[in-house]
Amino acid sequence: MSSKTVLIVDDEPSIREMIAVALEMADYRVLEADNAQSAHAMALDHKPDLMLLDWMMPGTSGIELARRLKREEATAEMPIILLTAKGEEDNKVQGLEAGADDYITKPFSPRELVARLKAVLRRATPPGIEEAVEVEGLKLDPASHRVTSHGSALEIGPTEYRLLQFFMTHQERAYTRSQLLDQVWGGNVYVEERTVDVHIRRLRKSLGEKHQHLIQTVRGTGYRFSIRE
Amino acid sequence: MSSKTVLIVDDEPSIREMIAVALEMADYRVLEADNAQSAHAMALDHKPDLMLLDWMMPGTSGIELARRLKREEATAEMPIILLTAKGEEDNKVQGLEAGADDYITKPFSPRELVARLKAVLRRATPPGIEEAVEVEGLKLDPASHRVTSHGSALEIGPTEYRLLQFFMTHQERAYTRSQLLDQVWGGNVYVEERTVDVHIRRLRKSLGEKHQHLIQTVRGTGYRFSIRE
DNA sequence: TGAAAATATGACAAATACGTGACATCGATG
DNA sequence: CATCGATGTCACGTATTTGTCATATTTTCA
Repeated sequence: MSSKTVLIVDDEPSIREMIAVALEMADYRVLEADNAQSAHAMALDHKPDLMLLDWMMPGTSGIELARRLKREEATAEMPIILLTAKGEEDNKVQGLEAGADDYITKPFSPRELVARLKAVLRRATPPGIEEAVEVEGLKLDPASHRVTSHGSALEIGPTEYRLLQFFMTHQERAYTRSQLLDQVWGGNVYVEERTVDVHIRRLRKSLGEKHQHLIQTVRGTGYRFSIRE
Repeated sequence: MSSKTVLIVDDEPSIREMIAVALEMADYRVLEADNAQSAHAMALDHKPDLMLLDWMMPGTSGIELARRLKREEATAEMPIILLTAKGEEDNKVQGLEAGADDYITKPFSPRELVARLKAVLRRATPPGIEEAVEVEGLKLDPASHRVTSHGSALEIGPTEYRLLQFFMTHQERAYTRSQLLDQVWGGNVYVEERTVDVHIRRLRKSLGEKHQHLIQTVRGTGYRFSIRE
């Protein structure tokens, strides 16, 4: 659930600000640029997950920038949404021909922006077809989002599910609490390291007697998932 | 009256968009893919009523994809219309030999496209190729567009019907609200994610006590249709 | 053996997610 | 134009989840 980065390119600071606030509330990371040159540089530098380009800008216009980005290997795949003040049909076709993935006319509601942005990102990110993992009768299936012990379902909370999924795909290796926080909780959260202990506890409880031994404490270090004792 | 689903396959987003708009105005549900691989997957997954394939695409070409689809049991009956930029006779023959049902050369008017698409669908659809699905006495029959519980009809709204149909043809798998919006509402609509909850609620209500357990909440993720608890 | 250190466990309050009923809107129908 | 059904949103209640603490328990090692 790592939050995506969006680069906003608009020469109007007030517009940028409005968009930035909307996106931040929707839990996106936001970058800003006020002209095509720096936008181009930032695109290469930070590799945002999506770009919002204002159509009309002094100097190089948004659509021109879109064309350039689409021509370059490094940025060709980057989703682009064009923003424009006028709702002319021609513009729309032009914009989509330039390689933009969507096209929003001002004025728009923050909610609409976020919704369409989500849609574009969703399309751009093909759902990974993950395989089920099974160890000693304990099976975790990402497709059905289920954990079963020899066929019967186990009750398990969301965090415990993610924790178990991480462990089952990274067996036989000890992880520190800090590493687990990074991997399972996602990098930029501030959570006490001891919290990991609590979730390990909950996970063990969910797994029941039969599978508890798979989650092992590595004293002085952290935890490990392993078939061996 | 149930609107048909058309899968548009073209690497050019602008072309896809243009076609999509035309079809949506003609009340078709639209799916899009920008390459043969994902198109193939979507064809299997969503069973569109018709596919529009661009002849020329990077990687696997449209005609090659058409051949493959015709070879596979699951997709052999699916009507295909090929799109091409050049009006060469050879291509046309090749295309029809590959199993395409029609062949349209760019540029074409939206009206022409819709007209020929209708014609193909009319020919190809001896009312209802779709099979009824039945689970624990709950039966959904696309032919009569009816849902019955042990024979007696259930009252169910249009959206709930589509939702149930999707679920019954995609059992044992958890879907996020976002995915459901894509699949059931159709790609580029702008609807709140929580709206899915409301329709799930309505669907459950329609299903009644007896079948409610089939629609399961996957906390922190979304919903799932499954026989198992 | 007896601290000291590290981990396990139970309990909570706050934050989230989900369920549910109500309501406004919109298009079809009469 | 009034009515009805379908739909998308909201607001609010309820249930679950989560991060922290305080308090056991276990392990380590002088």
